[in-house]
Amino acid sequence: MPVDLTLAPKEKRAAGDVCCEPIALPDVDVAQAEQLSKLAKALGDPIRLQIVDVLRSHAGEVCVCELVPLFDVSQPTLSHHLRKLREAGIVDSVKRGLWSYYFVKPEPLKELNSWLS
Amino acid sequence: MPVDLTLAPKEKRAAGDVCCEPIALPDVDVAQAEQLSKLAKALGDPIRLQIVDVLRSHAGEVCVCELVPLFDVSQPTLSHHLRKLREAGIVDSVKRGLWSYYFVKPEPLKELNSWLS
DNA sequence: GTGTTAGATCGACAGGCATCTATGTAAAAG
DNA sequence: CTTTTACATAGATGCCTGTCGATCTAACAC
Repeated sequence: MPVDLTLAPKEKRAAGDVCCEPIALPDVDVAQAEQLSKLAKALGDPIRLQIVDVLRSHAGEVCVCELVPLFDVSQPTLSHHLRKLREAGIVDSVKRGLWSYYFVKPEPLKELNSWLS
Repeated sequence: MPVDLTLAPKEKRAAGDVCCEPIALPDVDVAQAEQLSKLAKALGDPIRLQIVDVLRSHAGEVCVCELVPLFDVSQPTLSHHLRKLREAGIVDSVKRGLWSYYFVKPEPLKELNSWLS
């Protein structure tokens, strides 16, 4: 995480030969890399990735009570995954009555998508 | 990881009211979700994401000796990150003489990219 | 041969994470 | 009021991960 991405000046090699050409500078800065890796990390669990997939394929909001039976983990575990996704900014939720409805926020996934392209 | 994504039949609610419409089926199956989340997990560290970024912005292969000074972690730690990326299939390497050259394999990132789109 | 260099691997340690059960909370039902 | 329901939170546990210094290995230089 504590990264300095300025290219260090190439020093002459002792034997005088070069291992490779000077590399290109990275396109992302450290803050961007941290944001993007935070998104990737949130998707780095198969259950969370499937949650996002389900929420995306459903047009609007999905209630937790519909999500839980899709995965064979306990309700608190699913709640934990939803929190991780919420903390990463990938999903958000609203509460109506007893039910919580989750939905995907499109912007963060778009960020990741455009870095990947 | 042990996930059954077939949609459970909706049971009638005790009070007779419905929290939401039946959700759409996920587009990815479990194996796909595991593969995609494996890729995302490998990108879920800022240093690894920057490594990929550097390798991508450089057209060809990049030698480890060029990578190490870009990040303020030790050489073994960088080697560990490169191994993680290699295990995820995101990068590969060739050895020539004393030097190891790493490069991005485009297909896995394309997989992730097309899921995100 | 010896020495050096690039990089991978090993072993240890601290912190993080996925999972569970148990409990808390807030809203609705009776 | 009490009970039930939906979900979140707390606490515990075992595994995984990022980091380091030390060491190993293979290839070159001499």
